[in-house]
Amino acid sequence: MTKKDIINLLETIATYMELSLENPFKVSAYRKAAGAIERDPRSLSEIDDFSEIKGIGKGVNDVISEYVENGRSSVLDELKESVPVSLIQMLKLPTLGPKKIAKLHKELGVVTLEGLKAECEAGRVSELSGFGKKTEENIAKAIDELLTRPEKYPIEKIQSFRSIIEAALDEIRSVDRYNIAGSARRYKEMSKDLDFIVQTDNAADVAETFINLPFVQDVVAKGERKLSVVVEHDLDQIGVDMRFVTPEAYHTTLHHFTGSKEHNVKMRQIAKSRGEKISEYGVEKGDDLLTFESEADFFSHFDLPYIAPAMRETGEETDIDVSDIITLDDIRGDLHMHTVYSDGAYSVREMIEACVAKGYEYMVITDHSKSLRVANGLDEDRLWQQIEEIRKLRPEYPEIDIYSGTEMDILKDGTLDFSDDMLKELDYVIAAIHSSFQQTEDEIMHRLESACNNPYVRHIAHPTGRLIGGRAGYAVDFEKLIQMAKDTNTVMEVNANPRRLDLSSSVIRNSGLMLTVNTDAHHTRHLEFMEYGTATLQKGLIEKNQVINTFSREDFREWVNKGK
DNA sequence: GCCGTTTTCGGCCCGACTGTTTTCAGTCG
Repeated sequence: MTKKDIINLLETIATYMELSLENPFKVSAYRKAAGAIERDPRSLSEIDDFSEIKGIGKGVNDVISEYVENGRSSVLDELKESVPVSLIQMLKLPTLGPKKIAKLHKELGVVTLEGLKAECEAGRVSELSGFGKKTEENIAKAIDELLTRPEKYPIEKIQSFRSIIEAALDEIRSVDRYNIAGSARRYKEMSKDLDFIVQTDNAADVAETFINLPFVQDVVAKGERKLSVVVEHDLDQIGVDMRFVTPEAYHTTLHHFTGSKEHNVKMRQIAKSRGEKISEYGVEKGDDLLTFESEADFFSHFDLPYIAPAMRETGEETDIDVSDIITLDDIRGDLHMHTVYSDGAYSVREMIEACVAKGYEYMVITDHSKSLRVANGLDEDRLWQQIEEIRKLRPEYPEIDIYSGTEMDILKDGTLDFSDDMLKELDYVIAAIHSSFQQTEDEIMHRLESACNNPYVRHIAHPTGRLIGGRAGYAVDFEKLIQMAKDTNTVMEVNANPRRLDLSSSVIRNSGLMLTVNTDAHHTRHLEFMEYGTATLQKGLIEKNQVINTFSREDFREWVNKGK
């Protein structure tokens, strides 16, 4: 049993209670308890008394104790007696919440999505009080959508939706300014919709123009302050919400709709304790409504430093000192990128110029090694050729330190693709797994251990090999990996490519690891991925001194030369 | 169900939109 099992139990109980029309505050107490356990940095075995955690009292503690002792929960068992499992998936249908679902179940005996759809088609739903013809149609439509449209999209897909919508907003004259909000602004790995804050003095015109754009498939809701539509792009559909605001309310509305919900609840509690009230329109203080010139001013009003959107998740970000958490501005170099020597699209010189243009103080060229044939990996001869080329180019670019490196394969049996004699000629060595992802955890850990133990390997790239919304990654024992990294002075990478974000924020949080964040650029444009990487670090509440590519040019050079 | 230096009872974030309930409940974010 792990903490995750207990969190799942409490959340399941909450959902069943919701459908049993239990007191909403009791439901929320179970959800809060689950959240409190998730945020606690200790593992299950390190927690002796759950009731000491804030948000867990006698009731929830009894439920947990029973579950930990004999692996079951009588509270949940009783709830399951009274509520059919299949009703839970109905909560995902828009316009249906616990009360309406309970009514459908009680009055019509509905237990499955298919059954509910049949009742809609037979016209029996609209005969119930509280339900009309329109509701009946909407439910039937939503069931079809639920069965076809994916529930959430990975961040890379979300960002491509974002850019087509922003391009459209740029062209609408009555839009004065706009900003992405919601989970996309917080750089969540997966999001189900997109939110935008739009400043305009003619909301009706913006809404009308927008809903007539060719990619808008459906209008879900349209009011004076809000527009909700479905947008189609590359055969995928996604919900897009837009809030129309005045200049005065811009930043408080942006803050409100950036969320997360937990962050907002926390901010409102803080306001309340000072006799103030936060809404999307501003901060009510007595009879005054205070508005702000920026989000930073808003936070400052509550004596808080600016909290970057990526950090606004649990609410605890308001309790800790975030002043040393890394920001994009702290990044002084990129240590992982490819050129035409292997599978990159640009030459060494072009990558150098792109890094100079970004204002970097140092960079490492790290093409693939010989075993990675699909990527045209370099053998010793071609690697020497590249080392020579870099040596020749250095004097032309005094503004940046250019290191020669490699992203070397860790082979199937744990041996490394280059000998130590070759590695010692390089300034910087990255090791990574690119093959045999299906191996057992022991085999994978043996490979990672072998790389960490090599005196020349400075960092492990994309340590789990996962792709967000794609493959899960190979079998890594994180506890062991973290210990190995510390014991051998090996740095772990947060790969900034939005398909990877590997290691993830949940792994690095509270890990105490030394980290590096790199774009793994295969194109000059990919150097811009750094924002996703730093957002991932922010989510993990990582301070800048834990990240080697925030070091000054001199400190980084010294760190490279000193060795492990 | 949880919490508390104004509280051991009475709160628990706040507002927009929809549909149908002719004055508001339910849902959503």
